This record gives sequence, structure tokens and C-alpha cells, in this order.
Amino acid sequence: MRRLTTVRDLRATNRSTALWELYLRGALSRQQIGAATGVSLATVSNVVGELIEQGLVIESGLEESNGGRPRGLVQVNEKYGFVIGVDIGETAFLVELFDLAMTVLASHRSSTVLTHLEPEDAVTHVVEGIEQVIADANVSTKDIIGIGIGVPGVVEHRDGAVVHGQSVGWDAVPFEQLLRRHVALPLIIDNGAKTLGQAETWFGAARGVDNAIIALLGIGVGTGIISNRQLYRGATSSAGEWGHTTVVVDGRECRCGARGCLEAYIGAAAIVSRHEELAGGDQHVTQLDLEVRVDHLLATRADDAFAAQVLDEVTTYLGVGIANLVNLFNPQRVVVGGWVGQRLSEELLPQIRAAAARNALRLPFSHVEIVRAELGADAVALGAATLPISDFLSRGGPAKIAPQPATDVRRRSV
Amino acid sequence: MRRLTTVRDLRATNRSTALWELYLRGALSRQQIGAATGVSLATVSNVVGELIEQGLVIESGLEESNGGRPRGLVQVNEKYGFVIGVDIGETAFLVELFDLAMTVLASHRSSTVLTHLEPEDAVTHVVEGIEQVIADANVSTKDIIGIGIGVPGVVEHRDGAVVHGQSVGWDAVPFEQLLRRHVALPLIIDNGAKTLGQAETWFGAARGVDNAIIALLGIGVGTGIISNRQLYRGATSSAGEWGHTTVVVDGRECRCGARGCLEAYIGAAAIVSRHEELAGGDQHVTQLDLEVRVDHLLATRADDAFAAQVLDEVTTYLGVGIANLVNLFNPQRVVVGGWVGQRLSEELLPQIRAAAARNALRLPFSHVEIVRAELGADAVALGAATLPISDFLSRGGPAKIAPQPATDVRRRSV
DNA sequence: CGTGTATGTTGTGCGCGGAAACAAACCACG
DNA sequence: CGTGGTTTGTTTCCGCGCACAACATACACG
Repeated sequence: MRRLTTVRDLRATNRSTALWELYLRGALSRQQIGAATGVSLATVSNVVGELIEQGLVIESGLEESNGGRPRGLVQVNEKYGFVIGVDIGETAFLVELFDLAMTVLASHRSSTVLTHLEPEDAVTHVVEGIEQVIADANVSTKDIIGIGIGVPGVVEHRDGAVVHGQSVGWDAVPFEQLLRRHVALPLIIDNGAKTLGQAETWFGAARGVDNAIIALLGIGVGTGIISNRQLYRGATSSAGEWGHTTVVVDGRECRCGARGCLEAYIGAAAIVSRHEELAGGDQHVTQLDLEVRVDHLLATRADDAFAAQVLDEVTTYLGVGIANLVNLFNPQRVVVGGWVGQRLSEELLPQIRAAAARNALRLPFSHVEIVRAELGADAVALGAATLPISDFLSRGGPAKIAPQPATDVRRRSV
Repeated sequence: MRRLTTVRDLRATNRSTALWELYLRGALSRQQIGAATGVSLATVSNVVGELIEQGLVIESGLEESNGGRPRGLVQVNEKYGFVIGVDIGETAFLVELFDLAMTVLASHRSSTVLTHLEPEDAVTHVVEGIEQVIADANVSTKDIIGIGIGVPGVVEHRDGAVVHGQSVGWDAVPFEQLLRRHVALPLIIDNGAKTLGQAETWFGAARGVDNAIIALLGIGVGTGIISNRQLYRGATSSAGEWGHTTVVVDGRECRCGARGCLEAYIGAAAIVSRHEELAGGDQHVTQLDLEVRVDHLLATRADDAFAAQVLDEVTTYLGVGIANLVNLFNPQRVVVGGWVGQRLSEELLPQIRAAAARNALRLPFSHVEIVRAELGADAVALGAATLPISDFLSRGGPAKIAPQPATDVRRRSV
């Protein structure tokens, strides 16, 4: 966090907190801002006036009056700038361009089979997508605040993001460096589970919660951990690697090389192959098949005893995994998402809750809600797009605006 | 965190950060303080001057000069105030009185068998201990900044601390309320594993580390999680309950009622009874015996194949538990402490590291050090005593000092 | 003992937020 | 339709805190 020492830093933080409030809560009156930020009304007026002059904030109607002057509402100018969110996912690339209200203005999808993705190919796909959405939405490059990218793997920040993505065969790929050769805009790269977590925290099932965990179940299994409304990153920002925590010592073999990992029990591939192990069947499964097969399992569980058993096992292991998170992190809410998570929690949420209850300590469990994710799989791109917005709000606006001339303008206009 | 809005808050934070630096790093020159806090030398002089006048800080010698005026060093006045740390542990009560340099000025120990501890008895023991150490150290009550208490169980903060301690049979005991009837001083109550974690962070094996986990292995098994140099508490401050995370689905029965908890494999009682299960032996083990038996296991592991097997198993499970923490929290350092942890890591640390390496992801594991705790079991009381100090430093000194008169004094003296 | 060098302190000015006075916008009621 | 009451928004003034720069201080060295 930036240190706060001089009087001018005060202005910067007050600007920033006002912007955050306005962004997350929508249109607010000046008194609401004052109450939320703790500054006097006079200062709110002052700060808001500055923000309006610079175009970051616009007036948006009046409240109903109850006898006196009606409260004027202000809100963030949705068209002040634009952001791009990129999802490099398990099944496809998705590039979306948003305004600040997170309305999708343009979208570009391209699918690939990602068993072995060449970094250079990924760069090409992403750059193409970015150029495409900018052209489609017809926005000026200088109005784009930044680009956020969610990748399938651990992201290490040293001299730009370095990606370790086992599932796509990436070992210490300097993805940020590669991209910067073709993209001049500000880039922020993070793990896809983390960006999904951010999306659910800002706009989905974890909205308004201080401490939450968003579990992402797909082929891979991961989490985004929200602590004090912020992503928990750990020392080298690889925190939340839930999929390879051990739930059975000496258990099933996992693709990571260890044994008994959670992913080896509740990952999409594990679910399907477990059913084959019980029922017999072809061993050749492509990734696209996985979705169909998981759906089929859920649909036929009333008739297919093996399917019922598999889902029962999955529910148990998922419950154990969640219980471990609850014991260790003591969150207020656990959100189950990702395409496998969505489907499972759609039909089996009570059983998942029960399994978690059996394995968690009573006290932390009594304070936690286990809910289904509200946003779909596209939320990874949405969450990625929130990364530059988060920066933008924390900086209190664009970095370039020199506060001095702005003050002059105001003075002259008086 | 307190919000920072007015210009006066600036002074308060600068005071506080200066105090923190001085406390954690010892005697510093004014320029060092300036560099660490980011304020100008003039302001440092100003703030330090105020602190010296109020007696919180004293001058402590000069540095060697290399040509110019020698740097004057300042440090926190160790005798400005005193704190009391209390450890309500598995085997005894320990009450200690410290000065701000954490020198023990008086100590009071009383042991009990804690299988069923009456809250009222605990209150009596603690109050007696507090009165005793105050009398022994011959300090004035008004010079005591506060009392910190580490308890064996989860602490919930609502209307004062409420303690849930299964191992001592406490279910929602309003311990703070009970104590306040007899103690007028400021009280801070927290989980013993967390206070130990704080002690190792400030003075022990996790000193200077931003993200660390201190594992406490005794009869119970818990952790103190340090994130950004602060204790991670979660939503209701029960975070870090490691002992009852599941490492074997459908595994050994645990005293908590669930199955396969880590504590059922590496807790002191589990270790001893596992050896009995293999070797046969009397089923009657008191808590005091446990220490002897664990020591015996370690001493005879070269000759006793069963002992070797038990320790091998324990090492494996401990490694798995640590690996799970590493994957989820991505710390820079894991400190193994508690009396069982100390003994195990004394002799088996390489094996523990190897077991963790087998089960953790490569990337986070490559950034973590697994080390032995530096402080003994008494550190729970030490850590508890840091709680009021932490408050004191964050407030920038005692709450009562009105800044206005102090300024007057200075002006008059000019 | 003077000169050079680095440290500590003392004014001065700028920018910030708070309090209070003031201006503005609306409702209600006669 | 106008006036008083009420609530909101703006402006002015003041105190405060920090940065900058000039000044005072303390030591080493020759």
C-alpha cells in the first residue's frame, strides 16, 4: 500500500475512497458519500466538484424532496473510459470490451484445444481479439484504461507476470513480456480463479461480503480468496491453490504427480473417469466431451446407480474441501462456481452443505453461507476487466491529470 | 482500520509509524526513521521531539561520526509502561509482567489438570497471578498499558471475547466479561496459537517476514497465520484452525467428532496412542505422561521399530498438513512450534521438509522455508503481552495525552 | 584552532479539511 | 402567487501538518 505522509496524499485518498464508493454503490447523494467516507460535507462538495469538472463523475438526477432542497445524485461517468477483459480459459479465448458500468460493448471468442498451447499462439489470439473488440466497439485507444487478463495457472510477478500453467504446458512463460511487444496499453495479468473471485465479489454472489472464498471447479480446481474485500495473494501471489491440497494421504494419483489431491476427486476429468472405472466405458475422452458427460451423470443419477455413487463421492470430497477452507480461512461466504461447480451446486447444494457441516468445526461453520455462483463462466473475463478498474479507482482517476491546472481552471471560472 | 481523512490524522499515523519502526527495529537515527516512514527530516525531528517530551522515546547515544556531526540515536523508552501476558495453556497458567523491551520483570506460574476447567477457577487463577506479578515487580497499576491473554480455544469477539475451548470444556464462555469484574485494566483475549504466532513474528523465527505461518503442535494443533505482518483472523477470528482440517476422508476418529482430522494423526495424544496400538501397552495416559512418552519415542526410535514407524507416519502427515498450508496461503516461511513441534523439528526437520515437498506444488514450495520455532512454550504469554503493545503502537501512544497542552509547553519553553 | 562535513532545528509557505455563515432549491400553506 | 420553513450545496475563514530552505550545531581533520 502506498504510504500516506503529506497533506496532498489526503486529497488523493479522499478522492479515491469517494470514487470507490460511487463505483461500487452506484448513484449517491453527497451526504451519503460523506457518511461513507467520514469527511465533511464541504469537502465532499469540493472533491466531487473536482471530479465532475474532470469528467470522471456526472450528475444523475435528483432525489424526491421531502420538504427541502432535493438531494442531487452523482455517479461515475460510465463512458469516461473503457477496459478490456481477457479470459484464457480451459476451452476458449474470450476478449471483451466494457465501459465502466461493465456493459459489454464488444466481444470476441475463439476456441482451441488447449492440451498444449504455444505461448506465441496465445499472444496472437489475444492481440487479435483486442484489436477486434477495439474496432468493433469503435472506441479510441487512448480512452482504454487498461487490459486485464485471466490465465489458467499460477502467476508470479517479477519483472512482469510470469505464468506457470501446468494444464496448458506453460513453465515460467514470461507472458507479460511477450504481450507487451504487441500491446502498448497497461496490462494486468492474474490467475483465472482469482479474477472470477473478483467478479463474484464485485457483481455476484459475494457482493458486499468482507471475507469470502470463491471456489472454481472445472477441469482444474482453484479458489479466489477475498480477505477484507481484497484478493489474498500470499507471498508470491500463488495463494488459493486448493486443487492440489491433500484430502487423502496416499490417495488417488493426480496429474500433478502427488497423491490424494482434491482435484483428483472433484475435477471434471476425475469425475468422468471415476464413473468409467465403475461402469466401464471408453477411455478416450476429449475436453469437449467432459461437459456432456458431467451433464449426463447428473441427468441419469436417478437410474444409474454408478452415477449416483460417483456424485455422492464427489459431494463428500467437495464438502471436505470446503470444510477445510472454512476451518482455515473462516470466511463469511463460500461461493461455488466454475462450470462443474455451477452444475453440481444447482442440484446438490444441500448435500454439499451437509458434507461440509460434517467436516468443519461448528463455530466457523455456523457463520458461513455456502451458495452458488451468480455469474457464468464468462465472468473470468469480467473479473479480469475489474483489475485495471481497481487500479484506476485506487489511484483516484487517471495518473496523468495534473491537479494544478485543474485548480486554475476552476479559479478562472469563478 | 481507522479511516484517514483529516490533517490531524496525518500526525497520528506518522507518530504511529515512527513508533512502530522504533519498536521493532530498536535504536534508530532520525534519518533512518525518515527513510522508513517517508516523511521529511524536519517532520521526523518534530515528531520525535514530541515523543521525547512525552517520555515515550529517549535518546540513546550517538553513532560514530565519519567527518560530520554524529547521528543521534533514539529508541523507545523501555520503562515508559508495562504489559502483562497470560498463557492459559494445556498444562499450566503462566502470568508474566514485561517492560516494553519484553524483559520479564515478574512471573507467576500455577499448574492444573485442565481436562475440565471451571471458568470461574480460571478467572481466580488469572486474577491472582496478575495481582502477584504487579506486587512482585513493584510497578504502579497506572503504568500498565494492558493485559493480553492467550486461551486454548477459538475466541469470538462480540461484546467482549467469548471463548469456545473444546479441550477444556468451554462452550461460549464470556471470559472477558468474567474477568472484567475483577480487572480494571485494558484486556485483550486471543487464541493461544495466534499469540504464539505473534511472538515468533516479532521476536522469533518469523521476524521480518511479511507472510508466515506458525504451526503450534501440542495436544491440540493450530496455527497463527501472518499476512502482511498482521495476524489473519477471518470473519469471526477463528481462522487458522488447522488441527481439524481433513487429511484422510473417512480416516481416524477425532475427539471433535469428525474423521480424518490432522490432529488425529499428529496431536500428542494421537502419537502416543498410535504407538500403543502398534506395540500394545497400558491405555491410561495422563497429560503429564504425554511429554515423557513423546520424548521416549524420539529417543528410542533407533531400536524400537514401532516408534520409528509412528514417527515416520507423523512426519508424513505433518508434511501433508504443511503442504496444504503452503498451497493455500503461499507463505514465505512456516515455523514449526509448540512442544511437540519443537521436539519433532529438532530431530526430523529434513524428513518433514521432504514430506512437505512431496505434497506441495513446486512453485509455492520453492519460495517457502520450513524452520523450527525459536521461542519456547513460554512464548504464548510473551505473544499475549504483545497484543496490548500492538494497540499502543498503533494508537501512537496512550490515548489520553491531549496534544494541545503538550504543544503549549514546548512553546513556552522556547 | 579554523575549515569542512554532516546532522538537527527553526521559520515560511502551501495545501488540506472542518466549522460556520451564506446561497440555493424545493414544499407547504395561506 | 408569494412567503416562511426546511433541507441541500457552496464559500469563506481558520487551524493544522508537512516540505523546503535557511540556519544552528557538533564533530573530524589537518
